[in-house]
Amino acid sequence: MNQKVRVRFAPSPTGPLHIGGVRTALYNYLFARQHGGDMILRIEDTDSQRFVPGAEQYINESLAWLGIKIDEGVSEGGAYGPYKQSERRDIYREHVKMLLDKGKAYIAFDTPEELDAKRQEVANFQYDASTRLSMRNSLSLPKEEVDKLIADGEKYVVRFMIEPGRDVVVNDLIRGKVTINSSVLDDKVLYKSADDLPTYHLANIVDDHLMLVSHVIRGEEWLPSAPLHVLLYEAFGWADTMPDFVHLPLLLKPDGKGKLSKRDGDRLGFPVFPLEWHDPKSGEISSGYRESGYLPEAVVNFLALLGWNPGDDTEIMLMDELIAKFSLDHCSKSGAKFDFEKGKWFNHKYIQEVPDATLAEMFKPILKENGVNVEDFSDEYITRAVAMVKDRVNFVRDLWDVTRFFFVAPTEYEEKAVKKRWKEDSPAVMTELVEVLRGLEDFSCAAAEPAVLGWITDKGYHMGNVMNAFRLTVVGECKGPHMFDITELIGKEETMKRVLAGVANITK
RNA sequence: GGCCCAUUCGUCUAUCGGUUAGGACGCAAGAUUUUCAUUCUUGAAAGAGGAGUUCGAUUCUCCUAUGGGCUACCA
Repeated sequence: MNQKVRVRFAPSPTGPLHIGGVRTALYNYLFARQHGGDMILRIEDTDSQRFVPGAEQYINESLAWLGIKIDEGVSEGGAYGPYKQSERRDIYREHVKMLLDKGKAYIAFDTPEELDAKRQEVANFQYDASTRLSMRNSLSLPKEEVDKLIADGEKYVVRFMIEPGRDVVVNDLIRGKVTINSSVLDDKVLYKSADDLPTYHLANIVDDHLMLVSHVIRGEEWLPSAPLHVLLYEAFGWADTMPDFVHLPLLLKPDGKGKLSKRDGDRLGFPVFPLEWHDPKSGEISSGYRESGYLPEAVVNFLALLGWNPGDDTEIMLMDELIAKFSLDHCSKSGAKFDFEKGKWFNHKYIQEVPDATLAEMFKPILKENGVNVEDFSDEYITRAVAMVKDRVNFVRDLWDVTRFFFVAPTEYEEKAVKKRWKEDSPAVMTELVEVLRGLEDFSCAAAEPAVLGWITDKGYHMGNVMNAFRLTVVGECKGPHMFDITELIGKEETMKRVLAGVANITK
């Protein structure tokens, strides 16, 4: 297609945006940006039954958090609005009439109950060319009766009249030509008089056409109905400007069978939504990536690589690089199991890139949660603590486990470490150490380390035993960064206090 | 059941007829370290099965199997 690239992300506000939907939005965005095109956000709220308040705002907030910028949409405006389908009723009504006038669609009065009964009665019942004449519609009923039913306010739907026996070809940009025979398609409902709203299929085609969409990039679940969409473009006479189709592989469960669902997150302990979601009806809370401590860059990077690769071994890519490298040619055809272990790794990588001072700011709320009075410590102190240990965490909140001793003196000493490292002579040696420390004028790592190490060597003490006992008193366990970096930060007084406390409190 | 799509290490994937089938996560081992991590090095680990086409198939075709999706007056 030889026109400007215009893509759309078209979620329906029926709940929180699923992570699979986020990936679809991301691919649309990458494609649009790479081609200097437009990204449209269209709200497909044609199902009045399933509308969930707050869902639309959730979608906006999620995309904003991830850095997926919208060019045209409900809040951005644009030349092809409205961008909310419930506000486009006139347009749909007009287009339904076009199809009716052309004889490409017809009116049907069968109630949902009647259809259910029919499906019970006839195995594999399908409303199509072979059955439509036996149903209650404008093809089987006399015109006067149809008019009367409508005049009486009888509820009806408009169905698309599909000609059987035709091979319909959908040209998918990542799968090639997909052929389906029109006989397996049913006469899809296009419009419901009950709520004066179209169904997805009609609204979708009309909007994509009117909004000059050039590429329809959506999930694989739409592939089976793509031939219907092609037929719809033809029926309207828009075949020559029909957009290109791209059906993305689905995100699958990490284990077991099926596509990734909300329940998998709860079950396996990882979020399936970008942001935390409070369900307005059930009150249920679903965790989100943002609240779980993921950085948006990590989520974007991780998601981008689930179903696409740059063609080389590059893995860490920021949005700009993703935009530059993205290509439909390198999208995979098969579904990807959601591997959240790798997601953690991406977050780990991105945490390393965050400036120490910024990381410290992000860490402050976690400190507060753990009862630390942040005012007691300078920004520099927190920053230095964070800098020492950030390479060992995957999430900001993990920082607490590895920095707590910078903020709180140990009150308990890890049993195993005590058993292994606290020797008979440890109390005596540690008492001696306190005196060595007291004699130090310069308590910096550079000065304290050679002094203490020298003392250990001169006395002929066992380096490992002394240092580990020392660490035990200061940290509470045999873990953590370089010992003298710790002591430099917490300072001379605090260090001596802790060693003394250790001597008094550590018992085998 | 019907229709459609897919199938390379446990997972995400590279390979566009000829490769010792590459990388990453995870896993294991080793090195480094006064500790724990990090880091570095190394290792184990894959073409679903069967027919073709071809001098030669992971790569092309078909069949089977398996997985996934769709089959609503939901999107």
